[in-house]
Amino acid sequence: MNTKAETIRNKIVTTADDLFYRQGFNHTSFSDIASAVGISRGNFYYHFKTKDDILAAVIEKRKVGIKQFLNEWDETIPSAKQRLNQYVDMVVSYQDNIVKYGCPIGTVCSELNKLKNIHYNNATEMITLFRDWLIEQFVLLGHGKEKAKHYAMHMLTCTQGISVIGQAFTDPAYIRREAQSLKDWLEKI
Amino acid sequence: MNTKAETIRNKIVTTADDLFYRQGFNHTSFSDIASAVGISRGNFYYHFKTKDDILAAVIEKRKVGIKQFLNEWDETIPSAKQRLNQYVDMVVSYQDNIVKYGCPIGTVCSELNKLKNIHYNNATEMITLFRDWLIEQFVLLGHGKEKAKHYAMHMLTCTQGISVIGQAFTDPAYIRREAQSLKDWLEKI
DNA sequence: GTCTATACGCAGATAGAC
DNA sequence: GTCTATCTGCGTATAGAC
Repeated sequence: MNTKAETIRNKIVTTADDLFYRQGFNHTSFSDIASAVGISRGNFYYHFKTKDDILAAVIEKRKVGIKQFLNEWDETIPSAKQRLNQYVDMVVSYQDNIVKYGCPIGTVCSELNKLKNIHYNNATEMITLFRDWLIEQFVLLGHGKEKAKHYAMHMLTCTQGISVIGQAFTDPAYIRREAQSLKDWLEKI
Repeated sequence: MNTKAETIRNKIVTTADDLFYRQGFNHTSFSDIASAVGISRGNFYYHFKTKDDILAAVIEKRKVGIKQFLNEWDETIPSAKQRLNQYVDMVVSYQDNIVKYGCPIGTVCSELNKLKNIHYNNATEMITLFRDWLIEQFVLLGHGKEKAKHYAMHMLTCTQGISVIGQAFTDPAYIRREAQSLKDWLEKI
């Protein structure tokens, strides 16, 4: 039972996820989501009581997705160094969206912070997932915990910076170049 | 004549500048600005016709400010290398605001992009001012135009990344550490 | 120039019919 | 479960008195 409701619910979350990314959370209205999903605004409230509830579901969905592909990388990519390169490649393969809408994680964190939204800390945990995974990889490469943490933070710094500047200048070539620099840095440490 | 109106106008722009930074553009209402300035909403429209007009004035003010202190650096700091270090130091000295609200330029560009605001390109020109100045410094250091441009873009990447991650983790120590890394990088190239 | 009053639309949210 | 109708508040913007 509840399969149809679950389906609609999922559709709402997926649509909201997309719209929050492209238009921002605050700028996306219930009507936007409802019409994109193809249901009435009234029906909407059967599935979610408030806009913040949808946001929580979207963040949760993204977290699950992040955990999934990080696990998949752990299982399918043999070495830590290759996995770190895969992290950088992810940015490159996402370049078309980045130049248009920035980083889906960085931009939402920045927005929720300014809105003083209750789910801000929840959102930053998306970054924490990446940070902890990156630290793990550097530890596997033989670095001490402190150094691994600093390296991980540097990786986050560069990928977020790439997203902001790549978007501001709408420049995929820049993204590829800067990503390559980061890979070069990875080789040297 | 018009001095009083000019004063009020400036006060509005200064206040809006601050509120747009701390709360975001979309999330800041006319009432917010009016009450912060200490005038009625009605009076407001004597000075600015639309919210976008205030935004344009805020961006213009910021641009003027950026040009001013870049010029000042050019005139008071003897070497290009020292000026590049000053650019990094600026981020460090701004750390308290960054951990709370992010980069005043990066966050507004990101937001205006998602809002499809007409002044988005105008806002990105704030970054262009820094980019062109940075390129100049690297050229003065003896690098070719292409290389200077890539170095400049890398500086932008790091400072923007520092802002996003510094804000997300509310971590001034991280900002100082990563800024030092960037200075180390400057020494090596 | 600055105010109060007010128009207008849209957003979030609810009630109740089907 | 899904709909239409509706409430309420807020935000932008205007009109007009002082």
